[in-house]
Amino acid sequence: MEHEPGRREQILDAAFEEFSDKGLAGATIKSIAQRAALKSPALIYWYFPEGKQELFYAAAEAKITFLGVFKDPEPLMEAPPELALPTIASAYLTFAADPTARRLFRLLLAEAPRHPGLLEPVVARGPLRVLGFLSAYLERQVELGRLRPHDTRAGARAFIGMLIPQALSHVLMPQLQVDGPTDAEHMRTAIGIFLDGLKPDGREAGGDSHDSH
Amino acid sequence: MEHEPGRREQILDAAFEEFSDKGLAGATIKSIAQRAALKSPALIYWYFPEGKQELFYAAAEAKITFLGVFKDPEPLMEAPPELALPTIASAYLTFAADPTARRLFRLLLAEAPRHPGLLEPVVARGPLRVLGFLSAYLERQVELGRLRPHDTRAGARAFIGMLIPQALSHVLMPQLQVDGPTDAEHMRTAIGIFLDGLKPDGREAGGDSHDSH
DNA sequence: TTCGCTTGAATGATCGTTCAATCATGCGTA
DNA sequence: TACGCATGATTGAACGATCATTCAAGCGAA
Repeated sequence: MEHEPGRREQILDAAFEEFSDKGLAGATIKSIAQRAALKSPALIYWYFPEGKQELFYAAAEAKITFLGVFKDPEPLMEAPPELALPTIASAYLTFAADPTARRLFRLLLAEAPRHPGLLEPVVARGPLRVLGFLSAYLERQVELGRLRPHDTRAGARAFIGMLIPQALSHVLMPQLQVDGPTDAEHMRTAIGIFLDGLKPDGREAGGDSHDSH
Repeated sequence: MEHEPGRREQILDAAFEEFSDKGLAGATIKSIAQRAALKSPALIYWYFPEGKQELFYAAAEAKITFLGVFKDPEPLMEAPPELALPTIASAYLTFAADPTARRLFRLLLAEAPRHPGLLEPVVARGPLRVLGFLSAYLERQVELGRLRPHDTRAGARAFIGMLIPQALSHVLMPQLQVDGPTDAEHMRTAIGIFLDGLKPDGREAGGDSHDSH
């Protein structure tokens, strides 16, 4: 009944690495079998009888659910922005530096034109949840008078966005890192701008922090 | 028969669309020939005798150079941030919405593990130039006393970054658009935060706008 | 005819997948 | 205990399909 628990996950891991390296079309069953140290590609069909595409889905979904578990950020809800925002930013940059997360995201992005359904749960569990929490947090801080009123959906996107070039810099494009700030430097400057820009006492620049369409 | 003057570019365009849809490994010479309305895949080898991979490079580089021409932003150098930043942001969002640019970027990102050399010139001519100009612009505005002193490299990245989730929202992940702000709303809020955060008169929150490592 | 261009057919390689045979292991039974 | 055997797991070989690429022949125009 229960065989050695490693075989299936061994194949899934090898498949994910091959797929994330070469894409669904570029990776071959043979190369996956070799990376999994199998003596024959046929063995893959014992564990995944439905073939290559289903193996691709299984490998991707395994990593999706594995990366889908986020710590509950509720305890941060009442923390002042000077404390909460660096915590969120640091957690975000740490996550964005995870090699598996990067591989998964790039893979799903590359296959998105042919398999749009795979990207959806990742977006829903990842960016959408983060932005949703951050927006609620900003709203709460506005209530508490610690931040000036503003469109917190846009504020949440702006805050996360400020970190993206930095996350990409030492992850996707090493050229961006040349002559660029370190993570700590960038975080300090970005958070400083964001906090100063949302200080409750200062008068606003645009005059309208509410959308009025 | 007089061959249309566009034969070569016709193949290059079809190849780019096929490659950006299916990737280098997923696209086939036959499918490219069909998309280019050729009666035989063999004709591709008359114009690109070195085969599929060279056709891929040629198609990618053609789009890279085509998209590589940016208007000279020098005239903006002395404009006040209240004017220049919306202009830059609007231009950035417009460019990010261009379907060809998105296809090209996604293609190069997908093939980056095996062809890292292709991504370099894009990064150099695109993000690196934009960030370089924006950093210089912020530096100039600090000189003029219109912005408070800060790490302008981080400031440039933060500003461009603030727009990225919005650019991605209606481009890569339609889910992000649900219940999200419009481009204009997001731009107004983000630029407002950025300008307020760098106002020269207001006192700073963190106290250190200079990195001190 | 000559030359640039086009085409259908063919070639060899590689791919995903199937299949029959074999090994490993535990279990019921004598 | 010893034996036979069912079942899960593994393997090498093979099949058909599809791929990139080549080639020889055909086409129109100078």
